[in-house]
Amino acid sequence: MNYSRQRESIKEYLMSTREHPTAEVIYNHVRESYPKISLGTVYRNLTLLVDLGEIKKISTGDGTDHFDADTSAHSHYYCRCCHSVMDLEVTPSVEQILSASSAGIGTIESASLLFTGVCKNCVLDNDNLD
Amino acid sequence: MNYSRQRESIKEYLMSTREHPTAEVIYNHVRESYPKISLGTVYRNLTLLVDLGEIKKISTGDGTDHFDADTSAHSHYYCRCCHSVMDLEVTPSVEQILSASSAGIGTIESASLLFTGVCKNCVLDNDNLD
DNA sequence: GTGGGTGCAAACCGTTTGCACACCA
DNA sequence: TGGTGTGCAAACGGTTTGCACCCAC
Repeated sequence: MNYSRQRESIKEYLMSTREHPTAEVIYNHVRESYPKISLGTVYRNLTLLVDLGEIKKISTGDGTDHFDADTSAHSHYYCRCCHSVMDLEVTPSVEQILSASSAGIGTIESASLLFTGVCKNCVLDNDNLD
Repeated sequence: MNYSRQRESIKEYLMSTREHPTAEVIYNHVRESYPKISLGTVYRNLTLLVDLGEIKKISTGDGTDHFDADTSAHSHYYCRCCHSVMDLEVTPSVEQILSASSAGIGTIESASLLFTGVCKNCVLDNDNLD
């Protein structure tokens, strides 16, 4: 079989948004099409899609992972205030990756560059600041 | 007061090692000096030290955080096989940070560059490969 | 029928937290 | 003695998993 409407729907949603939703957000969204889908299924399919290399997992360090259907090399900006993740054009430079790989430490499967700060919106609504 | 022997011991251990231990590993180590210390205290002090900027937290995405007393700008290599974290000389380049900050997204408080792969040792003992 | 995918709920595990107690100024 | 830090254990929250069921082949 190796196919499921639910998985399709999850990937479709991920490809359609520029946000980098969490499993929970994805769950709530996909539930509009598949009201009986469960969080477990969402997690199972996200893990599967990540293993297949069709999507990427973004770990910000705040304990909840975000997912991104854009698997091209790019970096992310994480707002520790509103917990959103945004794309950045910036990518680890070729020299950096080469330099890392030539360190002889092991294989390099991914290089992720994550910037953390407080985003513009949160700076404006300084209510939200901690 | 703002001082505690336990916290001192945690930081001392972190500064003495080139590994990037997890809270649990730190706990087991500090317990040699303070047998009655609890995991909760270790976590509380780690969080405090991170907030004070005296140490850094490294989130690899595998669900357990690692800690590093070296707060200078440098990157890390994470082996998804043995779950160890190693230092890399590589750092996000000035241009990258400038380019990110000029994107006007928000403040930039940290830039972390994490490489993921399978380390040399794990490649050799290919028993461990998944 | 059979096997992969699902829904459900319980388990899991790293981390946080409430609370009573201990310790030092 | 007052206030900060601790030990303990329970709670928390995101994620995983066991199991019965169901649906497409």
